[in-house]
Amino acid sequence: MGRRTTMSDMARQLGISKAAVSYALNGQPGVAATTRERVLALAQELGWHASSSARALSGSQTKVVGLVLSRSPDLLTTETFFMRFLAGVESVLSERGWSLLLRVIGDHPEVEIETYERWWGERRIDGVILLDERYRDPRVNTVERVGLPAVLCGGPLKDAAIPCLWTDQGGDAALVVQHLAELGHRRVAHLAGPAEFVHERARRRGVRRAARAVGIDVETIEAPYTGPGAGERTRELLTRPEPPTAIIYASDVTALAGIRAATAMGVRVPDDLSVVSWDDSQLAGLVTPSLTALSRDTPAYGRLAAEVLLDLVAGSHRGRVQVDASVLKARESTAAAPD
Amino acid sequence: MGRRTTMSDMARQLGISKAAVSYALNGQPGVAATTRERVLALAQELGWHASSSARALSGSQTKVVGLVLSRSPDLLTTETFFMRFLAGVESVLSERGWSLLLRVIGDHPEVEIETYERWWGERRIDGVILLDERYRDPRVNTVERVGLPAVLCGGPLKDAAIPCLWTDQGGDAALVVQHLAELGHRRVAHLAGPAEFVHERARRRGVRRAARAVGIDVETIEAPYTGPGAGERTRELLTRPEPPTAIIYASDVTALAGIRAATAMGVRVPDDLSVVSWDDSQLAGLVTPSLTALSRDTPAYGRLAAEVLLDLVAGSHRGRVQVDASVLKARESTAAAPD
DNA sequence: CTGAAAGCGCTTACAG
DNA sequence: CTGAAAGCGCTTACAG
Repeated sequence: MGRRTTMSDMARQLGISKAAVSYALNGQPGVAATTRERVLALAQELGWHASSSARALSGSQTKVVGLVLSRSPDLLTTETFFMRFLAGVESVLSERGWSLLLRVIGDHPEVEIETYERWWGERRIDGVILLDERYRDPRVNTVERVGLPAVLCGGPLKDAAIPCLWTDQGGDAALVVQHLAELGHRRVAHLAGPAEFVHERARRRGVRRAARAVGIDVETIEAPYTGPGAGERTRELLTRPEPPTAIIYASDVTALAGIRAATAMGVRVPDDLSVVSWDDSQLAGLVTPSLTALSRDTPAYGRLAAEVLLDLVAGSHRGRVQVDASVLKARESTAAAPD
Repeated sequence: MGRRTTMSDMARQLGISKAAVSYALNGQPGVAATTRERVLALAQELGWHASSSARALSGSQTKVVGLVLSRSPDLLTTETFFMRFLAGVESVLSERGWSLLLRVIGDHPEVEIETYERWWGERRIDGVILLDERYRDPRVNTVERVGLPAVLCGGPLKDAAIPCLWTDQGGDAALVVQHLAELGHRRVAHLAGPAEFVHERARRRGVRRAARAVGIDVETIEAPYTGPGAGERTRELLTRPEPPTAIIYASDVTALAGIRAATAMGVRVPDDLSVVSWDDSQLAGLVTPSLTALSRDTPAYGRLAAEVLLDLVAGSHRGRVQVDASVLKARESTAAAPD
């Protein structure tokens, strides 16, 4: 393959200085229009690209955004949320010629922080997107301390240290609770995910408030995000003397596990038990019964995260940005409460 | 935040040369053990990391692997295959301190090639993993031409230009066909994915051969990978005068869509129709009826791809590597053929 | 509008 | 075992 073409090669070949080549390629003033064209044509012809290392080293950006997925592999591969979000992030990045540096780790928040410090220390990235806000999340302090531009998918943060994209979990909760109340359900269970996640806390509060508002009873029980865990909790709930007539699950996967557990006990969905998933996906419409679910535009959420981060890197802090509200898609898994 | 610490800063602070610092940090000979320790301790204390740009510019690797996902966003977000594969790739990379540069594009093979050329031209990556081999795949020529180390998930390539990870689709096909034949099925349909994918061609051939071997009839019909497409083809098949008693789907998502279409027509699964998915996932065990599926260790597949690529970058070409065979998980969606 | 030169932060022969 | 120096491929003031 030989040595790769450099800017100096092109300068020599065209009989001009390296600086002129640089100016021409970067659309800077300081070169005649005809010179610029000759440079661009040659670069095109040779398939030349500026070395990102050399460019980054001489002061400019890396044009790379970092993203760490720190959830158990099982969850990551079962929940399509992450890929949908990622696809959204990517669409903005690639439009603008940026790239995504990705790291998939298990459920190890410490490793996540190490990764940010290393990436930033090595000048590999210009910013990061923080997913899954946790209670007393140490990541916010870390990125502030080291000066790494970041946007948090969570909040709203009190002090708006870094821009955040917050979701009105209370409003979403009200949609679900009202739907069930309208169908006549009075005893509802909410199988919430781990309370270490801030969004799960907000959902609990939202559900409690909405239940009070419509005068029904909702009990929240914590369950892991896994299928087996959700099945287990469902069985427990359904063997009670007064079982709930509706259960709210954190995701479509847990909802499916719940339905399977219920069916195995002879409890029919939706005749005996209504089921709602807090996260819609294509899957929800493909299974039988199809799942009533809270639907949001997850790729748009990812796009927004990327935009807010790129704005921050460019110097504009957008503060607290509210994400679009969800919509309830009523499907076959919810029906009128049994008498 | 001030200026970031550099190697020179540390050298000055310790009263030694930059070279000594570099040798110490990189485990090279040429520094006294005590000096080395002092350097390492200081680097640790300051949270110093070598600038990846500077390092890459002075000749060493970038320690980054590129991966482009060029499938429709819908498919990417519905099929968990990609995330499972990715998680496997990542586990190897992060173990060895490498990173993954990811690009998610639509179904645009040309953009994929542009991306490789740009990444490689910009010296952003040391190698790429090529997913989803296509018929007359132009990517193999591209990476060879520009000298970009690459491993192909596909093949086996005749000339072993680049290492490839090939799957014995014929063996997998035999597992499925034999399972159905043993259950007494004689009229089987195979809803194959687009023939532009080499693995789909191999599956068709494998199914045909296996069917001949056990003396049953299998017809292959092409369908897109989407739920609606699979539902449509299923309806067509089931309205024939002599409908199949078993259908083989490309994935669990298409299988679910097929089951839904069949159920809507009053065809019961598995009583009237047996259903097999060519790709297992956690989902398959969560739905009712649970899906009989060909199961492979997809994260292991991703790990292998990463290992073969890193070996290539390190100078060792592993040629054609065979991926572990799949296993058939018989679940509730297949049963004895109706009389 | 153009060219010569310094500098980004490392690595690595090359002398001592 | 250690230090002074060149070089990787760009960008960007600074003179002309």
